[in-house]
Amino acid sequence: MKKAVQKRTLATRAKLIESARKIISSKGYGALRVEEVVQDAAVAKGTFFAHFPDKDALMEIVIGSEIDTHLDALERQTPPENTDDLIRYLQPLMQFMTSERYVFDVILRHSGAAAKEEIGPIAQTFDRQVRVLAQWLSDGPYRKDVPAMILAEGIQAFAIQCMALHFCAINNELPIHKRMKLYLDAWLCPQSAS
Amino acid sequence: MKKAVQKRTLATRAKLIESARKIISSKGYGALRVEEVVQDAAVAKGTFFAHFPDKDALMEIVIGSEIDTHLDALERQTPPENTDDLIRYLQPLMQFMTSERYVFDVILRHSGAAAKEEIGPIAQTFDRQVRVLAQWLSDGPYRKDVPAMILAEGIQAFAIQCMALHFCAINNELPIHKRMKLYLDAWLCPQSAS
DNA sequence: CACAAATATTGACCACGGTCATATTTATAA
DNA sequence: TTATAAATATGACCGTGGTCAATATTTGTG
Repeated sequence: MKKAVQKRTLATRAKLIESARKIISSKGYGALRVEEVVQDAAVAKGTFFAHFPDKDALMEIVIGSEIDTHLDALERQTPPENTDDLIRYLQPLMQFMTSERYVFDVILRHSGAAAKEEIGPIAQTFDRQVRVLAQWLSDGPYRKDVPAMILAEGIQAFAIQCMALHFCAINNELPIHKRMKLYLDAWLCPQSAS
Repeated sequence: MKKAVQKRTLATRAKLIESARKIISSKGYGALRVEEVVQDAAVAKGTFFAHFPDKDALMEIVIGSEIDTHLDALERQTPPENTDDLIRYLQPLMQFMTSERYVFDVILRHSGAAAKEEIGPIAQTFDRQVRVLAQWLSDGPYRKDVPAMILAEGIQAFAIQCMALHFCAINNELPIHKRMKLYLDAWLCPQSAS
């Protein structure tokens, strides 16, 4: 019946995220331990789980905000004039996503909103990326027989495919951007009808 | 210095896999506990990890063999004459892959050979699926401006995209096969050049 | 200001995957 | 058969994510 969120709550939460960022920047995402986060933030372990349903939820926030930073930069770009530009634009984001196996796993697990009601931070970035891409595609020199949204979703699918294969023993001799070029030329600029 | 594998080894391993299958069939993949497997197989916990590097390795075997069974069936089919047929053919496999969130996660994690040297059972099925699809595509009424292998890899990418979105809160109003139809028509049968 | 309800924090505890030094079994050679 | 070395199996133990009843703090209200 009273007002809800105390400022103590926000402070604790911010402290936890800050500690997490600190640890990640020195040891990497995969090495983060909840125990270490709460120790650095000087709170009890239970407090962590009062603020985040699980460790992944914290990861979603940190990784999601990193992806958002990349999307901010992408939105400031002029639309790519061809697939080479497009791939070059996307490269920093894809590089981050594949910077650690653990990061890619977290992203994959949550790209589909994690089967939960509420859409999570990473799923939101996927949504946003599709919109950015669709915007670009709608007036570039690309096929027009398919809605831009579908094309954008396809780019995302191919990007994930390329990144997954990058982690694959048999397939990683072909660098991500080369494979991406193959797919996107075929997807965005088909040369002939069936 | 002597001969290597004892038959006891094979027996124990088979017992473990059998117990796992039994538990999975009654409780599902996600509910499987290593503890319960070793209990059912009447061996110590350490024995489990002497036979499999981790729990995922066992899951790869069980899930991989299930996928292989589906691929066996697919190989016996006549090549699909259009995308509708293709989607219908793939449906049972995709249904299995999305039968449990946990199953899909395991498959995703290992579709790219898990960054290890040796290629795992699930990554093998992905490889095999691409070959089956490429075979079909090479003489069907589909675009010829792109190698069949690339087309096949694309189908796989779209299938994963569809399955991931199926688990997504905002996107699961569109059933998998409808979304798949959108993608595959655009991918396999482009209607006009750029 | 006092007090009660809502909210936040605590830390002992649990679940479960995974490890490893030790014990047991198996296969070969003498 | 027995000695012995390699291969297997054992289970106490650990790391780490996650739970929850008890406690402490904040906030609105009389």
